[in-house]
Amino acid sequence: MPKLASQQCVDPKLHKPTENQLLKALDADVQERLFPHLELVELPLGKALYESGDVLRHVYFPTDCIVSLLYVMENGASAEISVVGHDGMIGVALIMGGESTTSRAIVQSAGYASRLAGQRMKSEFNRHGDMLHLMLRYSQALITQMAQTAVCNRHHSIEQQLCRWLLLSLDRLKDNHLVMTQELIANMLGVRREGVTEAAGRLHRQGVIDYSRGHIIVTDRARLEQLSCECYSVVKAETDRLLPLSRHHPHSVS
Amino acid sequence: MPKLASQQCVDPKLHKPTENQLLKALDADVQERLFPHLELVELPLGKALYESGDVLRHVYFPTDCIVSLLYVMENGASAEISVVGHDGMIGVALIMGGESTTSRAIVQSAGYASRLAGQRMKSEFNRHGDMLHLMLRYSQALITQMAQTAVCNRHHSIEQQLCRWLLLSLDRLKDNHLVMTQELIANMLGVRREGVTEAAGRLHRQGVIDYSRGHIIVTDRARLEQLSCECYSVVKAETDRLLPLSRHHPHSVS
DNA sequence: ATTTTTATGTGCGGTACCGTACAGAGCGCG
DNA sequence: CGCGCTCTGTACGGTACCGCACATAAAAAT
Repeated sequence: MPKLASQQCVDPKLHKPTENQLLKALDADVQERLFPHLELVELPLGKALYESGDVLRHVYFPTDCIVSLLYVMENGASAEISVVGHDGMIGVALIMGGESTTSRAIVQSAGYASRLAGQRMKSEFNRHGDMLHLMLRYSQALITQMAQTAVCNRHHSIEQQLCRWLLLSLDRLKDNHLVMTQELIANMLGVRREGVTEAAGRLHRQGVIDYSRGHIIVTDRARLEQLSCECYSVVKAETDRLLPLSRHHPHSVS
Repeated sequence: MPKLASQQCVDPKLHKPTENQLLKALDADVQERLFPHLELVELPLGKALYESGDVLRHVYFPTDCIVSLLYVMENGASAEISVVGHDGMIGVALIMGGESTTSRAIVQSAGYASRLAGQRMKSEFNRHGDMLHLMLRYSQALITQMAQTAVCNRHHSIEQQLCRWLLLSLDRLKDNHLVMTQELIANMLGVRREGVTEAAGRLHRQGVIDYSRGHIIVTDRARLEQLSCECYSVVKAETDRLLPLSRHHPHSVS
């Protein structure tokens, strides 16, 4: 098992809003109007951007963090509904007019995001310009992801879903190194921790991943894609179709 | 087992567009502009309003039919994503800008719907008036339903899900009588037909439903709600919150 | 009336996952 | 160094659901 690199020290100044693909896709005039009001915030692992039922005060555009939309049931069981990284936004309900959702948003990979006050987002949206159309398309991408998650939960094995989940995370990270315990993954997938342990063990034996105490390194992404269910590629293809502006970024594999 | 009433002969002229709650909720001026272009269409059981990937030509506002949004996987396995009746619309993707979706829309209970050409819908939407805001709220309701479906698929038993499904259908019908085989229900839920048979048998023994060869009658709705998972009531509460204009309609139980 | 089709009931072995329990292993910290 | 905590590995019985096979029953077709 390789020695894992310690957390790099990141200069906040390097986090341009346009690292977020949605912000990057906006027209220049919208950017000029909006960017002065963006606030760079650091999001530690586990932080809740909002809880179920909360009135949304901000929307978040991740630059290098990953946020999971989680649904938690009455008995405490949970399941992940969507994964959002530099390709998306947290707080769609705000522009939909609902002000709140039945889900919660949890930081799954620490990093930075650009934050915008809800009122500013709404007034930009209400200009019915570029932001409106971008948000609509993003919403459809979100809907696609949720629908696919529903089907995946019904029909696919833990191992397949773990592969899908790793790929979703990988696409939203700069390297092939995830900081994540099996316990947390189990929460996301809505399964037992032991189930994740066994699936991860099988992947390790096949040389697809290395891992140790909260760190996972994907060593064979191609194989991971083979072992994953179709759900990953279907969602990816549809997202690329709906949001072609989110340019392709390389997935480097060591 | 009671003798089941034969299909009533319905006069199409009685199907006013405003039987659909979304159309009803629109401002009078929007209605005046739109209603002349609505076309009443009869939708037989099993008809596909669109297939996965189809370019959407129309949107549909059901008056007394029920349409299921189904996702079908590569291997033929399927799962229901959403149920739409007189409370909703089929074809959200059209206004989102995607033009198509990865799901298909199948008529689950025969009846009528008001159909509107995609272009007319888009131009009305692009006036950025009442229709825009209604559609946004409806989209959030849809998102909520899909998210809940994902969680339900993960955590709840077939019996619980069958109860939920019956309640969803019941809310969108005028009486407590469903025309639906267990085979089709199994397709919707993404489970084996035998699983539905066993769950339905248990419900029958508890006096909750009567059924026979493609007909189901709910005889104890209150009990059905008790046996259902929380998913039904959560979605209902959230939908009522988001779309309060869809007035309460009685669920008469014989 | 007989055959065919469709819908439902039942049984059986297989399996994926669950709940629980507990054992080891890596790491932080006094 | 030893102690404790967190993370991971393993085992075991239980169960919900699956795939399959086939029986029964109601409706439809001939």
